[in-house]
Amino acid sequence: MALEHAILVSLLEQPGSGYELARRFDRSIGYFWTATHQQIYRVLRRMERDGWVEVRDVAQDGRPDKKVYSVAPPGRGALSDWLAEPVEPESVRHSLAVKVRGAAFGDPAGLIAETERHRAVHAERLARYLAGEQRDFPESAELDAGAQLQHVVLRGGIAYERMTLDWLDDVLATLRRLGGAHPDPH
Amino acid sequence: MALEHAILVSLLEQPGSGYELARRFDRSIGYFWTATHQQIYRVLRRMERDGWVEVRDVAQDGRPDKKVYSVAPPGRGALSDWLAEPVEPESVRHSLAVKVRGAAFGDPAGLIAETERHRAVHAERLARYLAGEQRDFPESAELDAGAQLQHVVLRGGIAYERMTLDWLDDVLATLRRLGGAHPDPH
DNA sequence: CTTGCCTATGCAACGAGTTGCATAGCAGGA
DNA sequence: TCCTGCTATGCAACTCGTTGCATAGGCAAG
Repeated sequence: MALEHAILVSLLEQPGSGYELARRFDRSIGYFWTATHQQIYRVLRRMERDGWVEVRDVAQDGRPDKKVYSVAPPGRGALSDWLAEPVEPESVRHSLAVKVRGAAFGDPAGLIAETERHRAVHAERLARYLAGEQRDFPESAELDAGAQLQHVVLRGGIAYERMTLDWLDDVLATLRRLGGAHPDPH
Repeated sequence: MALEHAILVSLLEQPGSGYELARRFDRSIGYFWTATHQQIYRVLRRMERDGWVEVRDVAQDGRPDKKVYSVAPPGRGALSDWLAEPVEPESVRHSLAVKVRGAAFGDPAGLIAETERHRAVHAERLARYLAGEQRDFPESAELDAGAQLQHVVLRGGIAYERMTLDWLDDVLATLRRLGGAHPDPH
């Protein structure tokens, strides 16, 4: 399970509330881990119970109060332990690929719009990552170790989105080539 | 949920037992969807209960009997329905990336061996996919629609592994650049 | 002949992740 | 004024996915 460790990393980079963490998971952290606010709140409570994090109630004006979490020493130890353990290389789950292969038994042309929709989402993500890269990692800057590590992870997100866009173009070309010809119509 | 649909696609391409499906999910289907035999058996029973698939008991000699599943018309209908529905673009979950970013608060050099291990796994997968491509999709062949769709999905798996290898090299270079310098030692 | 591996299916328990809903104050636009 | 949307946290119920274990016959190596 990496969610609790992703939260530890994020809180070490910058303490914050569950809500703020949820937004980070929608943005900067989203290119290597995702989570909903429900998961985050639940895991934060468990981590607090286990002494991994500490809470501080913060009153705000014009907004609801929030609970700001920061990492306690046992949490830091748990992260170090986990860093030293091996983890399984991830396996892919791509339901669009299931659909593409399933299109052999349905309507290939009908998948074109869906594929284009996915392409638009990935193009938007790529644009967002590239903008973030320009903003946070200007070419001339001297980066400390933390920033260099953040940057190499972001480069991974960028590479993933570029690769995905190229593949979706390949899928679109294939579907269009097959368009009109309905194979295996039963 | 795409597991049941992935099973439908696989059974339409070729009927088989739960055990055989599990092996396909370890091999050809593994580059776009994964599942353990537990999940597969459970989902197969549900699909049978719902009339999506039909079972036939097959006695074998020298081996345990098996139950061979094939897709029934309602299953085919369910697949068509699902193909017409939009699905959410997948989100990534890459725990190695969590570790890389976490290395800022631990030992970057200690991650090198782990990263190399991941690299070896992905290199092996790429080699396997490329061998499968040469075997199943020779350049000169005329491919029918189903084979073309299988091929484009395989190209996606190949592109993913190549991209991942490149990124892991990038990560290794970054970790080695930081090697020795322990940032933020608390 | 025993140990380990492969085929083949399955139960039980647990942990991870999703979905729908609830609350509650404030801000801004129609 | 009402409706929508944002901040902020949370409960309850459910499904998905993993892990450990069990059974059971056959095969091959040591």
